[in-house]
Amino acid sequence: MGTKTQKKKTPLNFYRHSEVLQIGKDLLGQTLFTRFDGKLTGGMIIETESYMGAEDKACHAYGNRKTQRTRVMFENGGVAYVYLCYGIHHLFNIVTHKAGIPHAILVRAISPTHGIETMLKRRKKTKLSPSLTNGPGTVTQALGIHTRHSGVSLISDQIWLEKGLEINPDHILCSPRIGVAYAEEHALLPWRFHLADRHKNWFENNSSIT
DNA sequence: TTCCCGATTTACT
DNA sequence: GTAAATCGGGAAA
Repeated sequence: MGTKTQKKKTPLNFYRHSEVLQIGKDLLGQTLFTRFDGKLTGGMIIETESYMGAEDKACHAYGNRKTQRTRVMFENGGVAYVYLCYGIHHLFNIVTHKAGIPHAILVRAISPTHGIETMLKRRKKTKLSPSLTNGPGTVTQALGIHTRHSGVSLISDQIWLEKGLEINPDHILCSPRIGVAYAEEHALLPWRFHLADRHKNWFENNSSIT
């Protein structure tokens, strides 16, 4: 199964041969897919945050802190890192760089494109609105991603990416990351990336974003 | 083993 | 706008 999407999957070298800030931007416009229980869901990535491993105080792997939870960040790029936040929310990250370098990128928002009925059901909603997938916790709930998926390969048939829109760099906004005030001098680094005029295009024809 | 607290969301007022 | 909900990770003991 999946022969049609198979060849379109974003390849592992995409995650391993660029720098985490660049990949954070390059993820914008790509489509993130999941297929659980035969249900395909997906959406275009419109907001990310990069976490630069050992040197980044906001990163779980700061100082090469290696625990059962962060272990997956040290794997070769192209796997999922999913952890629980505030005891409630499962947050999905993409591990990048080579094995031993714990870089990762948090996916903060997507614009729903595939399996919207399924996502509405998972979110216990009846109507399409921005809140379906406009935050890191809502994205994972809509896509069915759980901490049990931490470590899953991004060329698997469960979670993967596909190339989407080419984004004009002028349309990428950079700002400080959310909720990392504790990271001291690293708290204000502009490592959050999102598409300009995203609200205008949220559920509309995405081709107008380029 | 205990304790503190957070890459947040939602439901209120 | 403000606050409650909720629980696993990590550090200390």
